[in-house]
Amino acid sequence: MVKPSSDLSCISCDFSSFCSIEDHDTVKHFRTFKRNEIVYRANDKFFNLYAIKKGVIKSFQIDTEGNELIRKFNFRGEILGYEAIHNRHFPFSAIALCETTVCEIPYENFFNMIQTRPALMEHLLHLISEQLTAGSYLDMNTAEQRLASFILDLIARLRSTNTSELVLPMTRQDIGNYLRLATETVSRIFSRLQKNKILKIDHKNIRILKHHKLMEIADVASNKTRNNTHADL
Amino acid sequence: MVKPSSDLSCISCDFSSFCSIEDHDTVKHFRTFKRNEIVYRANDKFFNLYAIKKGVIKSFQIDTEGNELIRKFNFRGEILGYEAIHNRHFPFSAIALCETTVCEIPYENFFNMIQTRPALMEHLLHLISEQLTAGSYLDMNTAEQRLASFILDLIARLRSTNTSELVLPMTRQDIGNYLRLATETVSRIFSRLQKNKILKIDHKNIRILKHHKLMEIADVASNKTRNNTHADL
DNA sequence: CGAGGAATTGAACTAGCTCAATACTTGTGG
DNA sequence: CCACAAGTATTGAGCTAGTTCAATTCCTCG
Repeated sequence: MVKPSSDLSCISCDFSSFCSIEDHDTVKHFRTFKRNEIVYRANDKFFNLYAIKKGVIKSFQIDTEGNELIRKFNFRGEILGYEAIHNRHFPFSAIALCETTVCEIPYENFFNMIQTRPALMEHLLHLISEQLTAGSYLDMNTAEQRLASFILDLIARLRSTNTSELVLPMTRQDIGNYLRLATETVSRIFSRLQKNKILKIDHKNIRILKHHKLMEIADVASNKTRNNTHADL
Repeated sequence: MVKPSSDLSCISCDFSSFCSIEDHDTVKHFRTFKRNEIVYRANDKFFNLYAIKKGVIKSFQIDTEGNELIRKFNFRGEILGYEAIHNRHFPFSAIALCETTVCEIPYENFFNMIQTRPALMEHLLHLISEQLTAGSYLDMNTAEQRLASFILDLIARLRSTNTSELVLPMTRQDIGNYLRLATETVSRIFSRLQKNKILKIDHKNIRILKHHKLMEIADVASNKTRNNTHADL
């Protein structure tokens, strides 16, 4: 078992309930990655799940012409690798965006451990089930909506005490790639949100001046007329 | 246990391995829905998983202004409800697109049943894990790519012996909504694909004339230049 | 058989993209 | 510790894929 340290990350980790199992310390150890260091590559054989103790990890694929296609960003307390369970190979590559420490959890041991513990098995199912509806912004109509939703999601997931300020861990290029927008569009939208006094932007530092406005953009703006046949439901 | 009938659907059902458990017949029964009949509504309490024996089910949400937002289509042999496991409520509504028969599987019983059977528990995990990377086309750049990928995915998932012909179970409007394209765009792309002798279209009936061309559009066309920093991976 | 939904096609419009130029930031080696 | 190179960000101008609006035809099903 990992003893709670001065680093509080374990407390809010998705896997904290697994850590409290007494005999679990044998199947886990830490690894630290430097900025831009590869955690695993797409098609690598899947042996471990990774819990992020500290840092940020970007998951991506490379298409047939060598273009990067970012699939997700993951933060402290989140787990990587669920999508590799079914065929024992990682579908994505994963790279650290800053100095990042992970908890390496051998899946075989892990699965054996929780097999005899229905409550934990259920917890795992819940965590994976949750991922099925987790944030994709590609269904939002406008660039502004996507970016607003993205910022709000970041704020929520960074698990920081300060919910009105954040430091972007990724580049504009990465954001654009992830949201399927040109880098220039991301930059322009940021400028616009700043001009409209909704955000205060200083390079990677973002302060949310009007939280409600941001939510309005993310939510209400998604209400452009779409084919609606069952509005009565 | 459901005895194999003249209807072959159980054989290729994702849950067939669960059906072979001897005492399982007590926890399952069939329901048939007419066209446009609701299977369940978003926010309904989650009690059952649904295996589609026959037919097609559309899952969708209604946004704050009453617009429909289609999340997925499911076909014979596929399971609905995984995304409701974590909070015991369906995040989407589900509606039959044609006469549809489902196998209603009480989740509580089901979970109890497989708890003592590690192999089945693992199978369930694999099925859900698989869903994490299952087809969204919104990451594709052009309308043509999305539609081509969509058609190819349909062909694969309809589990028909004939892989060059299909009958669309949904309207152009539904396709457009799902792919985030205007209905008119869907129509225009279909026309173009027909003009280019890649598809033969007769209303809902589609014949694939040049399978390789369609795959080229879906795959290769996704290779528009994107921000690529790690092309070497 | 008639009506309302579904599909097609055209014309004009626009959000976001591409191309291009410039400025700023960061990390590295002398 | 500074300078320089490479990466990162911003902004403008013009372009284009896809949308919106509109008109017409074609189905389907009660």
